[in-house]
Amino acid sequence: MKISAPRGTSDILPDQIAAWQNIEQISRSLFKAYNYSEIRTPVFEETGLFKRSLGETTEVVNKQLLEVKSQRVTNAAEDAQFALRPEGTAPVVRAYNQYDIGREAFLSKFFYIAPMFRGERPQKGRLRQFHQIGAEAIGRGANHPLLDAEMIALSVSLLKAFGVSDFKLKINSLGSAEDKKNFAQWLRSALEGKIDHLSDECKGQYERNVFRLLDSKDQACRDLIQGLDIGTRHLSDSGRAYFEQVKQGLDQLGVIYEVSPHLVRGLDYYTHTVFEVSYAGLGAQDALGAGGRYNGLIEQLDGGDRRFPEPVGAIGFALGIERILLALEAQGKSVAGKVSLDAFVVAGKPEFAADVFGIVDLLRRQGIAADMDFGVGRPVKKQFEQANKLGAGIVLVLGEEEMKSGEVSIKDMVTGAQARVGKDRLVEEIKARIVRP
RNA sequence: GUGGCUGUAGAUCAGUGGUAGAUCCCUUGAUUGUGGUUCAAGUUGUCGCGGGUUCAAAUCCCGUCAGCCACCCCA
Repeated sequence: MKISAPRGTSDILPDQIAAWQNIEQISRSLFKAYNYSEIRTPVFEETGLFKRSLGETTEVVNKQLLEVKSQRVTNAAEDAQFALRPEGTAPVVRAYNQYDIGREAFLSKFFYIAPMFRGERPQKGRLRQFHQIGAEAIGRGANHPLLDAEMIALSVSLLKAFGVSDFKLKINSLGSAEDKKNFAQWLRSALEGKIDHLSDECKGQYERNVFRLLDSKDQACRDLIQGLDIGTRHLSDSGRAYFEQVKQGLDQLGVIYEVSPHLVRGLDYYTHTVFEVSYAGLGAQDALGAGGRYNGLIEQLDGGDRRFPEPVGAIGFALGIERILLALEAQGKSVAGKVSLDAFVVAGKPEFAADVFGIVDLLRRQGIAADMDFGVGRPVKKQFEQANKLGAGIVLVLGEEEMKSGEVSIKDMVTGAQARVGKDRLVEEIKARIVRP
């Protein structure tokens, strides 16, 4: 029985890797420009971390955590429950607290490019193992509304740098934790008595997380919410002023956005600014990325810090790499490309294999991407076919005549031109002919 | 977790009860030191898996797994 990759996972094969490396490379250089440093956290964490941060009632924690079962529980300490991380923020905050990074650093800016795991039913743009590019800014120095603007601008800049166009940025403010609580209360009472004729799903949302009703796709539910005319009524004066400054920051940077009072997030920890970037051509899973502020999370995860006058603030976002690639594909901008080889060395006779091996090694030491045919005693023709398949720009031939004269034949595979060169001048002759894109 | 559609060669797909096919890829040859084009020949396979109906199943039925799409949720 053939074993295939687990449900909802996919292999990234060598012919697809160029697009991924391109995305990663662009990300790293842009993060550097914005002064974000890479952080790598474990692929699994104690389940409690996600329950406490994302919220016990959220879908992600309730139904989508992939738990890790240890076969060897040797003591009580190892009896903890583990889960593959469903998102990147909670682990980063955990590390931030664990090493008391905030003691030294006024503001810490992290980024990660890493796989995430959720036990969902796969569909377009939704996998069980998927990859996120994320950024988090945490610290006493993370309370300025201009940082919100920077975060949003950074996520937009990344997408543009990847070549994605026609995406839509929506922003909203949920207000402070207190604003959120008040708003939830207000929403509940405003909807009380009116939810009886709604669908079971809407009722469920009303119970679990009223905010979800705001971006419901259910028409009856939409109508009901529309009728409430929410606007910014849920925000306190200070919350509203903060949001205004975020918008001004975005205006200053020329970032185009749409304020959407109905934009909410599925994770409990968000406060104040939330945003989402979507691309309509992706189908049902149209979010390329999303993020927001999560000021209370550090303390909530026991990072309670009374040593400094300023509270610890935090904001972050994550982009889905697979979805970015889908968007690029939809726009006809996917990066193809294969690993190209500079030179392939052919043995005219099987007994020259060792000499060929030596030439290949010599070239590699000079930084020339070189290879040879490792088939046993294959005819020259087959070796050339191999060279062609590998996309070698140059083929070197070491045959009987070359062996006698101490030369090597060098053939340009594009023009077909061939010449003999002394071994001492081989490297410079090759370097002169290498054409790299 | 719910629903719809699909599963046949490495890939894309045809085949609706009677001995498994096409194209591309791949292999070999035309070319006894030279690829990419062309021409000729050849191999593709538990018909996703398990069970049932039938003289006979890729085809019909049931189950299961996987993929796709949507709901839900989200990146």
